[in-house]
Amino acid sequence: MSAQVFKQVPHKSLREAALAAIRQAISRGDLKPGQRLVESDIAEQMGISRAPVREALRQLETAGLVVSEPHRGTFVTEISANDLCEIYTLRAAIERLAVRLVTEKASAEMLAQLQQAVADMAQAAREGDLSRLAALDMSFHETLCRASGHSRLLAAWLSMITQIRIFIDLTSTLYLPADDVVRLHTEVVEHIQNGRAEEAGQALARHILDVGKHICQEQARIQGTPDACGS
Amino acid sequence: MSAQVFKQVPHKSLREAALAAIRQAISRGDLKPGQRLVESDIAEQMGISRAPVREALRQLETAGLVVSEPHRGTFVTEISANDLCEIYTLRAAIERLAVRLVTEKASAEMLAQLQQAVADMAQAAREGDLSRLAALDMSFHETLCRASGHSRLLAAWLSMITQIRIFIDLTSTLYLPADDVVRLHTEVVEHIQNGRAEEAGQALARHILDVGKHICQEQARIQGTPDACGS
DNA sequence: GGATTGTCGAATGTCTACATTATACCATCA
DNA sequence: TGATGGTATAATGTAGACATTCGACAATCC
Repeated sequence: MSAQVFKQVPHKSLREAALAAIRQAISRGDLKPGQRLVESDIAEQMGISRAPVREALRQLETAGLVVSEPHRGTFVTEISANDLCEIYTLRAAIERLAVRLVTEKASAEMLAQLQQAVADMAQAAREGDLSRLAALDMSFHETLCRASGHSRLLAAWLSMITQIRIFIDLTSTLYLPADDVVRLHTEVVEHIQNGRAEEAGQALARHILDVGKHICQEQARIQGTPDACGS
Repeated sequence: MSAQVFKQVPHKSLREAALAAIRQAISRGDLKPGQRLVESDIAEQMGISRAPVREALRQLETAGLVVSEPHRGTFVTEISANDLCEIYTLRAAIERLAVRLVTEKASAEMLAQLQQAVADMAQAAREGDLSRLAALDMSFHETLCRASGHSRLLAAWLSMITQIRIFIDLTSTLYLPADDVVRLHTEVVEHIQNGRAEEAGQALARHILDVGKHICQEQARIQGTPDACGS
């Protein structure tokens, strides 16, 4: 067998194309929560038949991005404050595992990557570039989950982030003072560096739950529902 | 409005029926890992057309029970020792969250339910009924996840258990001595009772990871692959 | 007038037919 | 003999048509 020279040509079926397109539309906010998705409309707009659109919708349904009621239609999932609370507690638990796994392996290059991420965050904080800071924050957590080498963990994390993003533009809003954000992440990296898996996990989980609580409260305020996030 | 006389007629679409049927067939082992699923065969056997079968397969794909390659077909997911390891670490993290949530709420009736479960396990152990013990074990963990009141947590847990069950009959095999099983669960319930969330979580997680390690090793032995579960 | 019933339109659920693609097998040729 | 290329076949991917169901509005009856 010769050396690998050619990339695999992307094999995009119409179903995958529809899946990606609808997903993007939801993420971008073109389709708002609660909005009805009419199969024939989507199919017509994309210039394809309903079959691949339906299959894409079934996948989105399993992923939790849309809900579908028999003979009534499919709707973009609506997320309550309670849902956000659930997502954040689960996310915290998952990232806690991620940071534990990373600490146990802790390759030099991975550590360098995380340190670089924190350094970038510090710089963004100094420059007062809050939206960049928020983006770097998100990127830090994704890096961590990828570094865990745990494919299901990463998949679960991405799924939850996607759901959160339906409602909240995580890359443009901070829920804590910039300095705190930098400090908390620095702390986590130091714990990783020192091999303190448990402490790293607790620090990270606390940080995530903290942000989650802020977001839940705000969401509850917007929706006028009582804050379901509890303590 | 008159009094309720008629039950709601179950509204099962063919897609849902196909979904349940295929899922069951996989769980029961009628369809073995790696086996190819031919849409037209399934459709013909069920006396329906391919469309609902395809949609059911897409849902199973998102749920991770089958994998599908373009123009080649869909196959029952094969689970490696590494996959099992991933599932068990994730499961441990999730149940750790579950037990924490349960400890924080700790309603009296929930506690009684868990204590009853442990008592049943103790009895089964005394009687040497190992398969009943294994079933009760599984039931204990499910009760815990349901009691957490966290719908996404429960969904994730059920998804993982389903995947594990494809390969391993969890209700008929024990991976630890019967006495140890009882002791470990007793310990967890005591911690819950005393409001020690962190200790309960650690005890439970250790227990799960322990079992997971055993299962991974056995699986690796069967498949002849090196044990990917690490330490 | 209020409630029940009938009817219509629109969207989903399902089916059938056709197009596309992958694989196995066979023929061909150096 | 082994590699290359063509062909047949079977299964998936897609399209379009038909059937079923839901919701709304109009018609009807008390």
